[in-house]
Amino acid sequence: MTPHVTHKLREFGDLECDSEAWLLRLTQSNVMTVPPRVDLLRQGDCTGPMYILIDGWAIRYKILVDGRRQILSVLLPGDIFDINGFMAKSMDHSIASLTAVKLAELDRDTMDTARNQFPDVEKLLWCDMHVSAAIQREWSTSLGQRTARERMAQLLCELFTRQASANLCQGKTCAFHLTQIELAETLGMTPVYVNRTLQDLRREGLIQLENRTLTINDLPRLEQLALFDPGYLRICESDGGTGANKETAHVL
Amino acid sequence: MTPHVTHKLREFGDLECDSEAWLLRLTQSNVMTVPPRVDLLRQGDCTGPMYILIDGWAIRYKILVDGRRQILSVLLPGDIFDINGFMAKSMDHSIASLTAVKLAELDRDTMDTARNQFPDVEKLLWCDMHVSAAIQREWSTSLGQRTARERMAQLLCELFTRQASANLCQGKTCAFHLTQIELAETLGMTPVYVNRTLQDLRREGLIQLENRTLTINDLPRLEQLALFDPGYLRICESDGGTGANKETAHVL
DNA sequence: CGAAGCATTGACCCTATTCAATTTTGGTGG
DNA sequence: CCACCAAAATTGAATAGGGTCAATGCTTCG
Repeated sequence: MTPHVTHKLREFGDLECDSEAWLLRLTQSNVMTVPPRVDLLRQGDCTGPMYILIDGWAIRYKILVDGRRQILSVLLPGDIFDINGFMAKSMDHSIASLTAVKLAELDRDTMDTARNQFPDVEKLLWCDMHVSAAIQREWSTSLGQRTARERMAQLLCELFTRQASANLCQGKTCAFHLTQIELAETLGMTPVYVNRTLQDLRREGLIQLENRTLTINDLPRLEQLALFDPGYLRICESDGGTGANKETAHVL
Repeated sequence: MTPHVTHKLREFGDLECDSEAWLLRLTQSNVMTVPPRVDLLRQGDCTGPMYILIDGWAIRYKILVDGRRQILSVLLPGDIFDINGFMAKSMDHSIASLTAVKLAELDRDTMDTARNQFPDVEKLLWCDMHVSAAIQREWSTSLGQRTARERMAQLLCELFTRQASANLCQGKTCAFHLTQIELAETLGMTPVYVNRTLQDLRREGLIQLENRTLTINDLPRLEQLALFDPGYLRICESDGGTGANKETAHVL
């Protein structure tokens, strides 16, 4: 298990020795590699095992009957999917690799045993689920309320921050494996306008984005433009993130 | 506990006698009533107990620093919130009543005990969480991919269908407690355009909407317009919903 | 080295927004 | 029961943010 995955799994609090050891064993024994741009799970499939993404990028997406595609989330190393598998009967969305991807398969029986045996593991799953839900809510807020520029800035901030907290950044730079077309499907805009929006951000010196590499030159300014409040990424963290969110309540 | 709540809680499979009895007792003993348009939980609050909405409508919403508000979901009788409370440290969003609301409070200790004692209850919570997540994904898809008309139609279909499966409809009619302003905040559009969109749907004879009452005259046609596929509402159902989703996979 | 996919650019257009005014509704107190 | 007020719904006209279409240049990778 690469260091950032361990790091990520500890994000929600320290695991007890035996549960950590157990997880580590699992994620080393049952690893598989998948090429880029392949569906891992399909909308309508019956649900199966659970996975931990060890390395590479993947996406959740949903397709409408007429073919329009919405990318629902980006899965980064350390992310768990699809917890769904345990209770749900069928997938309402699909999951696909973007890059070559290394993932550990955790089959249902093994997990059931572990969840009963190690309360830590059950807690970890809940935390991951809560954080995913919070991210989904933030994306809905973006799609509903933010302008194209703000949405773009918000997404860049999120992907940078999530990678930073998994020790995957080098300074102001991180990997970035979405094409402009995929950005468009994520942000609910057209590829043409994605291109123009990116150029604006580049022209203003806020970011560089080339060769699957994102550099954020001025994070504070980008965050301000994005109305970015990282609280939603931290709602489950164990250590002292304030998480406090000072907006005034909505006037009812 | 009113009949529709029982019905809703059984949606994910039959509970064992003692866990159902236990739930029933709880939701009768600790009930409180809240007036319309009041915050029940606030963005930034530390998380507390869990609630079951017994009667009335409520919303989840999120506010950006500059005041823009996105409504993230509509809570109907039988819905559980905020499961979050058990693991998360703080709320990333708020919850407010729309109508007068009756809710049962389930405090943390009681719930912890129950979850250990009755595996059914833990399962029920996971199912509810999964369905909420699926709804949130569908809303993201709406906001990102559907036009204003389609978004409106989709929301009307969803709220009708959810009420129908809780036995809250009479024929083609159900309650509808969102103002046009709230619809706007839900659908990511302006109140003016919500008004115009609704008038279109009315003019075409698809719906009636007045006096907090929605009537869907032609559900099949509205569903078609909305690209509505109710599968996402059923991913956790125990009995024979097919859930199958026949769209062709995205070409990669 | 060729082809397919991705990024970029320009011109035009449309969906939805903005602003501003008016009507209707619903709730309250006299 | 009616008069009054605030909030919600409705309408019109002008506008802008972002979409569409189409062509060209640039990568990447077999």
